[in-house]
Amino acid sequence: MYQENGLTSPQNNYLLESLPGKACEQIIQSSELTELKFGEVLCEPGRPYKHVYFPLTSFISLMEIVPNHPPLEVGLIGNEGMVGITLILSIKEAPLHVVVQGPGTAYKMPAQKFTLALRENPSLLRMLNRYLFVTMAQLSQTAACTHFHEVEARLARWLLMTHDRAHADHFHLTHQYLADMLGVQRSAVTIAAGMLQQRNIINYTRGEINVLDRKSLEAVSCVCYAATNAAYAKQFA
Amino acid sequence: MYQENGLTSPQNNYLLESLPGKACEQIIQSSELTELKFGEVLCEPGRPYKHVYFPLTSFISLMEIVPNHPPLEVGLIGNEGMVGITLILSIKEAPLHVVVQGPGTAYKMPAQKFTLALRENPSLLRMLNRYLFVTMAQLSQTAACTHFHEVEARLARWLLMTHDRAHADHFHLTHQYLADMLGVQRSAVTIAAGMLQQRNIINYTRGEINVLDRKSLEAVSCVCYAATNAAYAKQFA
DNA sequence: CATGCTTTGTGGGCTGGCGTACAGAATAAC
DNA sequence: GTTATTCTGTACGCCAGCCCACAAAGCATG
Repeated sequence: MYQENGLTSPQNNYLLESLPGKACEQIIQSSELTELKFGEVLCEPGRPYKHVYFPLTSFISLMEIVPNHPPLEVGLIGNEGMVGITLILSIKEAPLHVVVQGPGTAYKMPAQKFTLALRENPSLLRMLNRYLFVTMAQLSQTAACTHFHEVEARLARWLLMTHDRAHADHFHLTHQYLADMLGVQRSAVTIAAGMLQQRNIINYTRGEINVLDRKSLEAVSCVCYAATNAAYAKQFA
Repeated sequence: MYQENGLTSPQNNYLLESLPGKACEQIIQSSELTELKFGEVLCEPGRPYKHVYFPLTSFISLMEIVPNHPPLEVGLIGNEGMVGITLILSIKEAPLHVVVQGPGTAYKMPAQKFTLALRENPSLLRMLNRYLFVTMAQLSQTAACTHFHEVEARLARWLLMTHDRAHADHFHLTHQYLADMLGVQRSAVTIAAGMLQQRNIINYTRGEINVLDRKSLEAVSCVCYAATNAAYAKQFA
């Protein structure tokens, strides 16, 4: 079950845990535990997946790129999910750029072994279908959120999602990086983040961000944060 | 195969046609041919699908709703696709609002029969997986498009998509309706549409829109139109 | 044909975010 | 310790689109 305020540094992946025992074991046995570095590119659109990843302490961004614009984040994956879910559709290519956002550990499994496991184990597919469904719901939610909601609310939402996945009150992200995620100017982030800092909701220096007051952050955030969590919870209750 | 400039009023659905012969027949036999009316609501988020639809001359919008904002269109389905694709994930509920956008004909099939057909016919699932993949790609594309591109370009893209699915140079849509689709003010649409009319790219009176110069419309449109078409073509080549 | 409704045109003030630029502050590199 | 680089604060003009409001024009209904 996905926990919102995850300050217990986990050595597990909720999605994996939700899988039927045999499938879970099989995946772990075919995986190696690796350390993902910040900025590492795991997939490119149109290129085949080499591996799938089940993050533990790391977290990972899905980025859509349209020409003549900076990339835009459309999804964030931590130990509640996996990278490579579209493989369950028997399509080998990744649809998006996938970049490591927060360094940390993850189970890394060769894509071929993953598809093999899928074939052998129909109950695995059944659970992962749900995760794909949630991912789709997130994509459309994000489309609307990005369009309608203001930078401050979106920033708050984004910090909350990161907070959940980093499993720590502290993480490293510069304003520039946040701006890229949200698809806005760096200076817009500086202003929005400044507001949050003034109100003692967060503080930061040179990319070191601390979440001080999570409750207030939730209040500032748009409803999309709660909505996507609810969608996840509904499938993995 | 999906045709971009579809002025031959079709009595077929490309997605259906791309299915293995037996599956295609089975679906048509379990379906009835119905007439969909403008504005008809086919699904609500969280409620189970009653039917799936394979549009012929009708076309249908997927709408995301976030509280305190007008709905936003995140997908458009015509005779290149189907309504209810997420059923292949064995999840009964629809993720989005689904509303008839252009009146016309469609094959209508009870959801249960559809899931049955899926179970009986693995090759059906294989093809539909591709369509789901394309749909996901469209969602993320739309997220970025909605955020970055200006109203005129998005309007042009939207008219092109509608043109393809209406299979006619003429269709009925008021500025207000277009504004709702694009998530912008009605007056913003009036201005953008006025520009297109001045340049003799389209003309319209009281909701009756004519596409006069498709090539120019493509030039005005953002790259997202071509991009989503390419994504579709890649899977259904 | 007169009344009422729907659709479109247009105007004006407002604002969030863009684009850009620069300067100070903290860190890293040498 | 000096220099280079990275990060943050801030400022200023600008504009797309918002919000609201109203008028005109086309249709429909009785």
